Amino acid sequence: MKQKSPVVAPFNLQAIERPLVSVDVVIFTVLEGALHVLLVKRPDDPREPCPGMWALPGGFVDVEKDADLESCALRKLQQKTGVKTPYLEQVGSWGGSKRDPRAWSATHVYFALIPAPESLLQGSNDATWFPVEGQRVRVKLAFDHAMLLEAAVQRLRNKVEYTSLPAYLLPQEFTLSDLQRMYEVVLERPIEKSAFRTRVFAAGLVEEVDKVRAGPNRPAQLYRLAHPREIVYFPRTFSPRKSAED
Amino acid sequence: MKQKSPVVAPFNLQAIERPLVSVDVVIFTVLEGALHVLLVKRPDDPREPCPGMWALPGGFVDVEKDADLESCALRKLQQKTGVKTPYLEQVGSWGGSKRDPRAWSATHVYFALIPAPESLLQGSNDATWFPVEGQRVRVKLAFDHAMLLEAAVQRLRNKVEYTSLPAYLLPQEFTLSDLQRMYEVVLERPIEKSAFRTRVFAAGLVEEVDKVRAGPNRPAQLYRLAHPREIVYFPRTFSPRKSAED
DNA sequence: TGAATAGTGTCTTTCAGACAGTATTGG
DNA sequence: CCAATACTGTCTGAAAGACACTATTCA
Repeated sequence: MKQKSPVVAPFNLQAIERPLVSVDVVIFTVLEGALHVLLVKRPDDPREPCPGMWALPGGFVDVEKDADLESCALRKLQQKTGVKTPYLEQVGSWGGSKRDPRAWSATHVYFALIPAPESLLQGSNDATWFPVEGQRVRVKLAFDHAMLLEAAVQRLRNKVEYTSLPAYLLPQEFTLSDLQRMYEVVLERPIEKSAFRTRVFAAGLVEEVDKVRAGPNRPAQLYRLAHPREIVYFPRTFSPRKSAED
Repeated sequence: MKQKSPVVAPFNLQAIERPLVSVDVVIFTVLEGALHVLLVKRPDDPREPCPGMWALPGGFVDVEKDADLESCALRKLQQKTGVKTPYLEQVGSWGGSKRDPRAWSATHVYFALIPAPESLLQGSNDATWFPVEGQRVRVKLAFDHAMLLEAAVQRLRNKVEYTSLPAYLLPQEFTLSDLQRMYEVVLERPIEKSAFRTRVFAAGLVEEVDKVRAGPNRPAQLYRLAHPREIVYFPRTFSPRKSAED
């Protein structure tokens, strides 16, 4: 962790200037057939940086409350949504002298997938769902959050190509058509039905629930994740035509 | 970045306790047909944590010197190897109250790939190459560095399955057999020759150099990376038999 | 019966795996 | 010639793409 010169008196930890440390969470869900992300409005106080702008939910690490970065992310998520997320993954960290006018700062970006919420459909005044258009949202974001969001969207899209992640955008029980729709929404392209079903079954991703969903058509078999805690990796991406991107 | 309660006076940034912020670099190379990682010995001073133990090269971010996390990583790398790395990627960050006895700390882990060095073959006293055995090294590492190393090895192995990363373990000019050997060393399994060559050519990974390498056998065509700056993604992993792992 | 969605079957294409075969050098 | 490594060709099999087909409900 530390080696300044061959032999030194112990580093005076009080003497060095410490950066600000924060966590930001990109919370995704699918509403009305489109990928959405939850944003919060920064306070209007002009003494704050980026007053009144939209931003990713997040904030500084609290060394008293937060045992580690991930629990800090879960705390932020709980604050904003009141929901326990079925999936949380670190995207990466961005740190530098320029990204926050107040000080050298490092932020740690996580993304979460949650099923379409009922209560938060029209979020509170300062927390609102925005559709993801391309890799962005229509509003201008505070700090470098547009870049952080872009990285999270890219990671999500990329990983959806070869994993079971979209299942976490659905409630525990879902039909195969539901699941396929989640893939199509995130990837923004249609997927061939029979190939999709073959893959899902071959991977042992789901298990049947002893129920069907009725409708004005043939009822659909309901499934749930066979192993909800572990994400499944498919051996290939969905469209081998164009290569993946990290 | 900040929302404690609906309406507050601006956050007093001096008042909150800031964590320690560091960067650690996992420097990989291939020596004698095996993957190696560079480790440094911590000072023997008993007032330091983990005195005398082996650790990943790294250290605290210097808010004066380091414009951002990546340049901090490059600085650490330069200090230890004197080499400009052809490849550097962030693995992730680990932060918590327990990982450093001195304070709540967050470290940012990068991995670098460099061609087998000539001068550093037997490193200096406090920087030595250790073979990677499985996901670990034989010595016990300081702090949580064993975990960080494990994460880096896993990321490397995983990504080698479907990218051109191993090319950065070679000098600029190499034969296809050289390249294949790098894949085999990192993945610890043989790869089928003709499939390998087909993939490499289909991806447009390399271009011919107007030279051959002679030997006690048929001379081999030399190649270089067609686009050294961008890594290439293959449409499938090398062995579809077992799925990938992140 | 028809609209709508669920689910299956079949043919093609793509590409890795296996493995045998040819090519070109030095000794 | 032989050993050694470079390189190519051919067959097979696994899984995706395309697309047509059947199944089951409600109105």
